[in-house]
Amino acid sequence: MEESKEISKSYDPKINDTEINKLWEESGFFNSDNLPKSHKKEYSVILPPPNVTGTLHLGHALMVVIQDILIRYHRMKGFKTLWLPGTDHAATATQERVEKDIYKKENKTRYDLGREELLRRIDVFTKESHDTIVNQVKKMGASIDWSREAFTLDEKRNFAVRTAFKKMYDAGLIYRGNRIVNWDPKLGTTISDDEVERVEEKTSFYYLKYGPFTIATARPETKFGDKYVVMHPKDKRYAKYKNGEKLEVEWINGKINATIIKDEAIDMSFGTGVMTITPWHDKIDFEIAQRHNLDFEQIIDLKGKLLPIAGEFSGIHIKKARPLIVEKLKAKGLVEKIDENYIHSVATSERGGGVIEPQILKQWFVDVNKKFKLERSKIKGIKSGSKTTLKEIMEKTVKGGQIKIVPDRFKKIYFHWIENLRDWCISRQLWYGHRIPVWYKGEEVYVGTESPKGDGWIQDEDTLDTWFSSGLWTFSTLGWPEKTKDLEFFHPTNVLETGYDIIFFWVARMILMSGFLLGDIPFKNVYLHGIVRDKEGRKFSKSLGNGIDPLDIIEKYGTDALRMSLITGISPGNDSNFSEDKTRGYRNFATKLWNIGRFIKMNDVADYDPKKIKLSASDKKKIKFAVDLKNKAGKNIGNFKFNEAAYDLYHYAWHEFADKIIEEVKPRLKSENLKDKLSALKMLKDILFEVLKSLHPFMPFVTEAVYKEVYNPKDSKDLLIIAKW
RNA sequence: GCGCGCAUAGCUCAGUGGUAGAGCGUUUCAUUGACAUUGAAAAGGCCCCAAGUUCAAUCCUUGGUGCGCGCACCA
Repeated sequence: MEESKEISKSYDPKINDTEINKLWEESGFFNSDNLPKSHKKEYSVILPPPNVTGTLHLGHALMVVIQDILIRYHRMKGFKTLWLPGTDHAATATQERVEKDIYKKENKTRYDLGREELLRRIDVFTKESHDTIVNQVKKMGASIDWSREAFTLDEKRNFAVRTAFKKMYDAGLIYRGNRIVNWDPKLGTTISDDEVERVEEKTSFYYLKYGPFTIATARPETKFGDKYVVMHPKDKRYAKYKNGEKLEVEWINGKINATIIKDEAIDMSFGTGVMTITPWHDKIDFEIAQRHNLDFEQIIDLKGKLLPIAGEFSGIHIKKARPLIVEKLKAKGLVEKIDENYIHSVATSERGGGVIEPQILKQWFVDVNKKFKLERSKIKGIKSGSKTTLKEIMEKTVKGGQIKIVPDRFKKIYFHWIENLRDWCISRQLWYGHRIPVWYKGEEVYVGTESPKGDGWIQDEDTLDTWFSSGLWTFSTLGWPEKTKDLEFFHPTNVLETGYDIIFFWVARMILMSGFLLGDIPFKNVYLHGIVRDKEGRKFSKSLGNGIDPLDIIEKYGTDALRMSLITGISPGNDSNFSEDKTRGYRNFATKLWNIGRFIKMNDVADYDPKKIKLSASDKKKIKFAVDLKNKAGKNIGNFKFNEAAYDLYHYAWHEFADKIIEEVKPRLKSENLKDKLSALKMLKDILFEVLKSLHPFMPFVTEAVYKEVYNPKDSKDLLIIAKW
């Protein structure tokens, strides 16, 4: 009883969490190389690298918790566990963020600063951001191997990117060409199809007279160069017009020589069934123009201003130009009617929020449909040396079940995306990121991992889409293209755990890259978690000001409580709402666990040999129940049913072990009969051990602390973190 | 247009082919003897609607309603 006075009545995470974290770090067990030799079989998870654009939010916290649960469980199960951390340079987001800051503070743009200076400023920013993130991840109790930390833009990863680019180029999968791309005038770069977000907008829809026809448009400002008028070949209304027929029409800036084009892309029932086309600024028009070998004329420049083709409107921004043009059309009597309530969706940039202007630009692309020979394949359904496509790799790996997706329904969404997939535009007109490893000298083009020898070579100005480097993440982090031991042992990784919102951006691209470069899958399982929202179910956002720093919650309730409140009551792929009430509830549970330990320690007896104590059948049965429950929880963790596992353990620990078993056994603990007392004690300690082990993946701090208090391990390496499950 | 998800206690959400669960909230009582960050109990649910399958449906099937989301199209 003397000792017990030293234990406080409640678990204090502020002191204990820090102390426990130190014990773990000193043990070295986060690094699989330091685990006991009995840990043989590999189990690997690579942390989805958070963007170095700021701090982590609760969504990141959930991600870290789930992965830590998997890692801690498998470590205790005797696996050689690797959890490899890193951060993502997130080119677009990061550059935008820093540019904004500079503009706010100094009223300067990136062009004022120059490439070198901007990159220097970004480096300063990302270092700071990186340190914040690492600190946050550590506070979450992540048992992560910091000795292997990577950055998507560090030297090793840059080499991997250059190598990947070169290999894909040599295989003919990367090409450069003039294609219609999504141009973001605000960010000053192209973006991929996946980064475009459609926003519905009410706008005016103009019916304009175009010679004998009426055409309809929502964007009169693009119509200057429209010299082709297109209709469906089977449209009886326009049967008298022949494909290729020419006619003169009065248009915005005077007479224009129009050509009739017949194409099946036209929807006869939409509008008047006739349209004029703007091949430079519209994907469909571009395709029609390609089919009929028509001229392409640029109308709008990269800043959104009209070009000389617009005559008197030249140099005016399209936003300002539209009403002026409509005025002129009205004056000329070319406006037939205006539908004021037309709803159409405007393409905007998911990142910058600006309106996307399609443009024809010379860019680099990854060809997803081109056949190539896959030399060495471990992909089921694609034989070594056979011809395949990137699309096929992405499809077969999942369809054949080699990669499992939890929850299952995301498979459909994934396949649907693949079906609609076009070539991936990978070049960006940003300065921050992996510079494209291509050099030019006159007409000569050199693609290589290093710059070419000789004078006069100029490297491509553009950088690569961030997801190009992220796509390599599962193996670039393990040393690829070098043949490292880590790569051989830990790849493919066991689980990719991430949010469902980046299944296309990232999950699909990793499968693509790994398939092409390694002929293998990047991971065996994909677990997708939902978005963590606020108490009211709103997304966390800066504009709403509802952001929550996980560190503030940890400060108030402790890490274990935060972890439990994030993981309970959720199901895979579904969004969840976060409330502090829940966290408070689990803080109470941490205290409960602490007090269970405290109670047992208070009743502990020194100098007795637990091996000599015989237990009654009913006591044994109680212990067995705890063991069985632990195994059930383990199975649930293995099947990604974290909530179920946590719920069972919570309920058992509190409402069975504490409320019933301990209450019932109290008289025996007070008994004069030493045998009675010791057998009760042994049973409690045996059950507690099971409870601590099974709850450790969820609540690592308090369980480790109680273990230390109650079982008095003599060896500093005797920690619950590697206790045998 | 194609596809997906959700609908369960006052609120936020888990879950299951057979008497329905958690957190918070509400009511009553008890205890300062591990824990008031406690214990015991209670109130509160046509588990969205309809039909079907089944001995049995909140769960499976079909249809409907409401909400949310993804993709495509939008001249």
